[in-house]
Amino acid sequence: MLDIRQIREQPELVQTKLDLRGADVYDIQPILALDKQQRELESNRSQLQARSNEIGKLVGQKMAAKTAPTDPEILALKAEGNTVKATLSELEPAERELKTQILALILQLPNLPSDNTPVGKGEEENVELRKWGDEYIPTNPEILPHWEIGEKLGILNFESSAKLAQSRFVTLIGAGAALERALISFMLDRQIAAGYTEVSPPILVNTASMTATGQLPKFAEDGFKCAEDDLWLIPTAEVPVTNLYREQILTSERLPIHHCAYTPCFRREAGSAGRDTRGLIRLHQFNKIELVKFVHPDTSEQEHETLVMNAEAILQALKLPYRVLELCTGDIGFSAAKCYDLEVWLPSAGKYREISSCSNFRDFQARRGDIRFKETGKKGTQFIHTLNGSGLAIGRTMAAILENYQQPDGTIQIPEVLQSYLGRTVL
RNA sequence: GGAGGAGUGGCCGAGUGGUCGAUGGCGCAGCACUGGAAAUGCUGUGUAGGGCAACUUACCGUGGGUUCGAAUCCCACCUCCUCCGCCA
Repeated sequence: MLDIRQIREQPELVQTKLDLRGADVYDIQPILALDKQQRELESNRSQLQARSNEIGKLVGQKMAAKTAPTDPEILALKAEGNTVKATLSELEPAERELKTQILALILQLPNLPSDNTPVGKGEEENVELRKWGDEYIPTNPEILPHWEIGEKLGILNFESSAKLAQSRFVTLIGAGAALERALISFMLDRQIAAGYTEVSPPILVNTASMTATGQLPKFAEDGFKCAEDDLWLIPTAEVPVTNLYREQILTSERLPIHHCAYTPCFRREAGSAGRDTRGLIRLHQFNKIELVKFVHPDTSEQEHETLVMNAEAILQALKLPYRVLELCTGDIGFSAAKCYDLEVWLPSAGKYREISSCSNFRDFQARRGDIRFKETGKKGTQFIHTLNGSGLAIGRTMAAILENYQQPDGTIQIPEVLQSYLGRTVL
């Protein structure tokens, strides 16, 4: 969430940056108005409170001096105390209500884009930074889409999955299931080697956790909810892993913290009706390796670059052609200040498709989740910076392999680095 | 699910109605001692909001209540521990 003090002190700057995400979408004026009211109320209230505290102390002193409880002075003080309390009982709820309203409004505001995030209205204005692996783009024109070759090989089953659950689910069978397991192990091993500590978190989380990372309150319709229990199926491991440190004050020696996690992810894909209806690209349930970083604010930009490199390393090891996009202000996610997308080449589509999204949230999530650190020898606390990225989405990687590694005879060559994990060289 | 116990500042841990935001220790910072360090001694050190200086308010798991006054009493809830029950 944004800092109310920054909104108050630099309203034009904040509004200008919010407008970069979309003109006339966000308005900080109501917040400024409520904030002003709230501070006036607070000033009144705390003055009264001070008097109330004073009365309490005076009575205490008299009692300690063995003054009779029926002494007129004591009775007068008690009477005044009651009057003050009556007024406070009106001011307090009013102030609380204002604070609640302000918080609700601030939680609706997205992060401010970084100064070096390219300005643009939407995805067409994202900037392509680099491409890798052109030489691995298949030249064979006969490539079947991954869902066709997958069903042909008997390793993907969409029809039964729709029966079990709904559309947008898949069941992996035999070598398909094994390939997924191999990819999970391979990716985790690589990221652990790169210095990330593996965690296996809960995949159901409460509303507070979803709010800290920015999924709530604004995107409630995107999540699967277990209403009876105030629990949500996680849309990404980012949620539980980031919340591991919610409401904590870390010492600066512990930073940076790098975690990787394999989890299933669940998304309702509300608003995606009709898009990517076939195959592994857009499912309600998919698996993903997530990378999450907690870092000192001074290092977050550099940590962002290495995060992307760690994700790219997986694609390079698998020899899958991809490109790196720098998302523009109109396309970065709600909580992100800056974001790189990795897109893998998908022959059946004849284009690159997102396989990883690496974001720097700066202090946006830390503020929501109250994740702070204390620098040794310095006074006070600061919010840490959080970053995360996929490293990588498993289903989309499978899709990319089934297509890019498809042989003219309909078999699938297994990427070299996976062969030892899978125990075979071809599907 | 049942019974009992507990939740206090970065950490540990005292405090059961009255100048308690809270004794003490660890940690951290400064100073002294030292060739330097360790050890030791002295001093300082919670977080957050408002004025942004003096000052002031809130915070002792969370939310209510009693009282002039609550970390301390009452109610509800949450979490953790122990035992019992059930169970992958």
